[in-house]
Amino acid sequence: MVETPARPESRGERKERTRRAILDAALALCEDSSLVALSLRQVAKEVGIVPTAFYRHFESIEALGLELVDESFVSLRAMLRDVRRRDPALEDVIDGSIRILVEHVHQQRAHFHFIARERAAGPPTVRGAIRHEIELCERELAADLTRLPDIGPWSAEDLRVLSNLIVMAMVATAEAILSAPRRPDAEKQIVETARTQLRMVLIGALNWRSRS
Amino acid sequence: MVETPARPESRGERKERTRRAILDAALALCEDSSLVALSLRQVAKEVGIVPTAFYRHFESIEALGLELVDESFVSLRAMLRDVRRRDPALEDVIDGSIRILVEHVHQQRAHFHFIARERAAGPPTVRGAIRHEIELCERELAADLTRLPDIGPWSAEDLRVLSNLIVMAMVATAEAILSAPRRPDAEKQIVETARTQLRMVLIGALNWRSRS
DNA sequence: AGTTTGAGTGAACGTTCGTACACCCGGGAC
DNA sequence: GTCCCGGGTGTACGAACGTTCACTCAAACT
Repeated sequence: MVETPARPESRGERKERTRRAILDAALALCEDSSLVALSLRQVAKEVGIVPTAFYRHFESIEALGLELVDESFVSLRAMLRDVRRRDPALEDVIDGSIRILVEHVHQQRAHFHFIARERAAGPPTVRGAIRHEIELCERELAADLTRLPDIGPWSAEDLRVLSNLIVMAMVATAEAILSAPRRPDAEKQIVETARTQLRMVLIGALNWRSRS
Repeated sequence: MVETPARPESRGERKERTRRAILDAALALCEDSSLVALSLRQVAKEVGIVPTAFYRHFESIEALGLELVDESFVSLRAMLRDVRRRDPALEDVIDGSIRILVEHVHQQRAHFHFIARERAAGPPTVRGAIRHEIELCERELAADLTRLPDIGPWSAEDLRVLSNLIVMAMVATAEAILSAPRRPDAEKQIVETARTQLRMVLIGALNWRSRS
């Protein structure tokens, strides 16, 4: 039972509200352990329902995890849309992209943390789902890179390798922000590092390509 | 009780043997979950001792985890020593380093897997220990890079950033190998990707530096 | 108005968990 | 030869676990 609302509430609304409460509770509870160490009863207690009521919404903790993956990547995709919408090369692409990344990491801290954790430690199906989503991100990035004049004519394989490297660096940067002390100067350094690294990578890619 | 040996065995030897058995069992048991989901009783059962006997060797699962971190990095450090021993630029540094990395990942599969997992999902103290060890690796790499003629005069900060990028790429490569299908061609592609990426990074670093 | 449906309840089950405690018994020091 | 230290044992506990089942009762359908 999820607190009585002020006024009327349809059956479906009620259900959706409980479902959300379960997802939020799970996200919060596994913040410092992992899905694989999260119990159905903890979640139920946190939400304020009896354990068996959990099954009305999810088949298992693992199924709940897959839902959280979807949810996390919805917001991540929103971020990528933001990045892509920017006029390329109007202002510095690198600085802008990193700024948006950092912004979204703060806004969706729990989701990013969830992904970073379960990517390595979640149940196999969850790990697989996350890996798949990240591959999609790499493909999208590769497609975007084609639009940059100096990179357009590259081979598909080269684009894949470069995208993989960049996404990897962005994942690592997000992880660094998440696990750094929450002081602005610490974050500032991480951002500065990421910026330099992205520059190195891009310049390297260009020079490497033009001589091979 | 860990199987009766053929002949005499000192008290200390016996204890060490049980301790090893516990460490190995824990490493094997958390292979597809995480330390935070590993129970003392599972470990005890696997080893073949009664649950309470566990406390004769470790204060808690978390303490056992810290021990596993140390152990993992001992072998990792051995690997780095291998890499460093190679005559620089005798054969291609990149190819040789990656080859050694791959070799060690296979030899110490369980340890690498453990690190990759607990780095993101372990108990806070374990995460901290792993982060610290990885930082040490970055510093060692930075020191090594100083010996390369074209990089020697770089600033400490630039070296840090470059080392961070390279170590990050190596961690990601190791993770990719661990979670890839165990077919030689799949691994071959990962290795090829890593090699190209390292080249891009190094060339980028050199060019970026020489123009700033 | 009468009936169906389904989210949430509550008690109960068989396990497994971490930990406490008293105990055993053989190697090693005296 | 005696004593003690300590790795390993066995039992026992209260708590938490996933899952079952029969239930309520109000919204929604007919």
